Parts: sequence; structure tokens; C-alpha cells
Amino acid sequence: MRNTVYWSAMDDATELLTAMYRAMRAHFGHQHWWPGDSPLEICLGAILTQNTNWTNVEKAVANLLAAGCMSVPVLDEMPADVLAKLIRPAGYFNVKARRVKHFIARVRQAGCDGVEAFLARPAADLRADLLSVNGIGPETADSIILYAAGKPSFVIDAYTCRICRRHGLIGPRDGYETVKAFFERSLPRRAALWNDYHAQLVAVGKHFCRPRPHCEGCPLECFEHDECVC
DNA sequence: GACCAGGCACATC
DNA sequence: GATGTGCATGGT
Repeated sequence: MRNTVYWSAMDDATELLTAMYRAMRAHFGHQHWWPGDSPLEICLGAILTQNTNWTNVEKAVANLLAAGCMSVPVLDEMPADVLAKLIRPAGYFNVKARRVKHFIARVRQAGCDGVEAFLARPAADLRADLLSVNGIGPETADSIILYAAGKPSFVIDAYTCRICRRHGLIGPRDGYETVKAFFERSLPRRAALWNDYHAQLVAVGKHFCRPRPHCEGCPLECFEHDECVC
């Protein structure tokens, strides 16, 4: 279903995605993502937020900060069960403790005592390396590259897929890499834009494009010829 | 009590 | 290759 007035009137996806961004940005304002005071905090947040509400992640991150654990060497030395207790509010704490340990181990294998040095590589190399770490999938890897490293790698999440699917921008069976390629070839290759674009889509997803839609007031409502599908 | 939240790995078919 | 399941807390 490709049912937007804008889409049919526009000769390419760039115009459509740009118009969508303007509408979302006007509604929500700049989102100033990613929440986090350091690259390491952003990396850990990306792992801890997997399938979890962000407010729970904040509690886990606060525990790590209060315990003085926000450093690569400390996390590397820490037993997984101790780490699990600290990140318990984020849910899946045993699984996520192992995933954090795997990530930290990779950083140290690369000869780095901090994530800044680990992240200072071309995005493609970094992505391949991250994807080889057990517990880091495409979304987590792209979140780390975009938000912690500040390099252009568009993040696709459940909200993005749902919004794009409902608005007819992607097919019902399009997978992560297909959707990612659609955004990356259609938008100017600027990390700052991709950063806030994804944040805007999450804002739409949180407020409107839920499993049970609530379209009233959605900034993307104008992209439908009859009514919003969010 | 049910549903949902900024996934991923692994087993099975 | 596609689909199903386990992982777990906390807010609504």
C-alpha cells in the first residue's frame, strides 16, 4: 500500500524522506541523541537497551556509574555474575552481562584500554568487527557506530520498520539490510542527520506508531491521503 | 494479569 | 532460509 500524496507526487525517495524529517522535526524538535555522557556509556546503553524499555536501561547505567564501573579495564576484570547484579533492572541481565563482557573483551583484544581508540576506524571495518562479537547484532552495531563513534551508519529498529511498512515505504518482508540500504542511499550521508532522523522515528514510534496505533496528532498524518496509518 | 519495550542467538523444521 | 523460542525487568 503506497498511499501518500507526497510519495506519488515526489520523483524520488530523497524528497519524501526529507519531507518526513521536516514534519517530525517540527513536531518533536531535535532529539539530542544518544543519551549518555561518554562513548563507553553509549556502547553499554546500546547493548542494555536490547528489547528493553529505556527507563530500565537508565537504572542499570546509573548502577554502573555509582559502582565506579564505567571503564573498560574495570568491566574486563569484573566477574559476569557481579556485572549481572548491577545491570539487573535492564532485564535479561545474565544474557546482557555476557554480551557486555564479550564486547569489552573485543576492545581489549584490539589493544585498547578505552572504547575511543577502538571506535577510531572506518565505519565498515568497525561494523564487521562489531558484528562478529557474540551478542552484537545489526541494530546494536549501527547504534554504536552512529552514536558512540559519530560515523554514518543508519540504525534500523522495530519502530522504523513498523512506520515504513505502514506507510508503504518498504515491503512487508524487507529485512534489516534492505531497509538500511533504502535510508542510506536516499539521505545525504551526514552522521548528524542520520542521528536525529532515527531518533525522530523512535519518537513517532513511541507516541503514535505502536502495535495498537494512535494516529491523532501524528506528524506523519499528512503523508496519508485519507488517514494516518501510525 | 496482559501487554509492551530502541534484539539477539540458537534450535528446529 | 524461515520460523519459533528463551532470555527478564518494570511501566502502563
